[in-house]
Amino acid sequence: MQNMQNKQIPDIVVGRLPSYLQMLKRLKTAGETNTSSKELGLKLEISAAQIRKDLSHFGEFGKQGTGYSINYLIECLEDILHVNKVWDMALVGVGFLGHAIANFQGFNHHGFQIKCIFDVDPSKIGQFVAGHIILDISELEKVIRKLNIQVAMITVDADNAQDVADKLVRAGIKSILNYAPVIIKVPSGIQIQYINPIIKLQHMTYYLK
Amino acid sequence: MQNMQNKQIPDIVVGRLPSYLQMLKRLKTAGETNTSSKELGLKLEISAAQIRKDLSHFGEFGKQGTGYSINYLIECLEDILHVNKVWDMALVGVGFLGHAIANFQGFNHHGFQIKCIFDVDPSKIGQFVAGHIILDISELEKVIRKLNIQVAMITVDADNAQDVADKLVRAGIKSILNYAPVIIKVPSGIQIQYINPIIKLQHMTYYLK
DNA sequence: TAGATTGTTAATCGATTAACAATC
DNA sequence: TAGATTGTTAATCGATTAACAATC
Repeated sequence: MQNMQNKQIPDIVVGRLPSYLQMLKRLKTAGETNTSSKELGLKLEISAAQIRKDLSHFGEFGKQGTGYSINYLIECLEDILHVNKVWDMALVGVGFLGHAIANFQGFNHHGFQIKCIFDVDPSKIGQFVAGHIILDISELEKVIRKLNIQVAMITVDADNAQDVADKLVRAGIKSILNYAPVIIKVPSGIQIQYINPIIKLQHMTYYLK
Repeated sequence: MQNMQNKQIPDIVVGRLPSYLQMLKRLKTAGETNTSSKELGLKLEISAAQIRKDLSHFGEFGKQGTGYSINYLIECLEDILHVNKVWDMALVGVGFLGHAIANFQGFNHHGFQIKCIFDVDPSKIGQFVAGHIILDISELEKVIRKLNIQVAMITVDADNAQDVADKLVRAGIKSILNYAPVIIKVPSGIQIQYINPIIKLQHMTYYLK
């Protein structure tokens, strides 16, 4: 019944599915086997109606009276989000942040793994980080094409991020997670998402005195 | 004319202001002195009407015909967001990520600075990271109260994040930026924001094949 | 059966956009 | 003056919620 993506699904709905998946995995780890939109809603601080509405865009995954099988809903959400496989990723920029991300263990069980790492600094190229040799950014296009990688993370500084993004797109990358504090232009059809702690901090200080 | 926060401002509007501020600072660094909602909209990929509407919640900052003085609008937005001062921050958890954040230079000119760092691991306590001595988490409440800190970042693992958040709230923290991949419950009146790269990656892979 | 919870519809709520008078 | 752009209003668009029949 899933994969009925004929009608266009609102992006805001898609954006909530990963949180649902994350919570379901947590419940599973805690030994739960069933849940309901009510329980999920309480834990995620989202209304139960919204969760049911969101899921209903993709099919019928629950049972009246008893709710959802956690295992089954995890499977369905992984199918929908295409994380029922492991996506290889490229990482560009090995400063403190790139180093931390290279060593981050959290990608592994959620559909992602780092496959290659690039930097522009000759003193870093050839060094190892988290078991990966740091490659010269001049090899970026060749390597990414060869490995057929579609997902990349940018951890260079703001001034170089657009340049790196252009290179990545030319290399065939389809999704970019950008940690540099700058808006990046990409051709339509290329996905881009941002990680920007300062923007989140400033959002919060609005409410402080 | 600003600080007319009598009517309730939608949180989604507040959440966009930091991006406006970031872009204005970039334009200023590039030597620009004036801009318009049209130019900002193009650069931020937001409609000009939305930018004008958002700003209009807080006052009148532009001139017909000529647009906005970049310096003046930066000042106004910094006032509105309360980043016309520097907020001291606490950092809890010194893994790879905490280490990267401790060394991050980007906070400095945007209204934030790290003032103290905590960990629970005896082998880390007493060590230095980015010029800060790592303190025992058992001292968290005492130190944060003494320094009168209101903003904190959590970079511990998912299983310990709620615990740390509870401690922070007890210590008087009002805003939390949480890097652990878990939803945290905080009392009303306490701000919380999340940094979660996996959720952003899974959002993007939905659109990949 | 009685209780619980789904998926879905319709109503409500809120956010975005288009348009324009005002004016620099 | 002519051109540009603001701040604001009203219209449009889209998202959330409440309610409920269906059914496990």
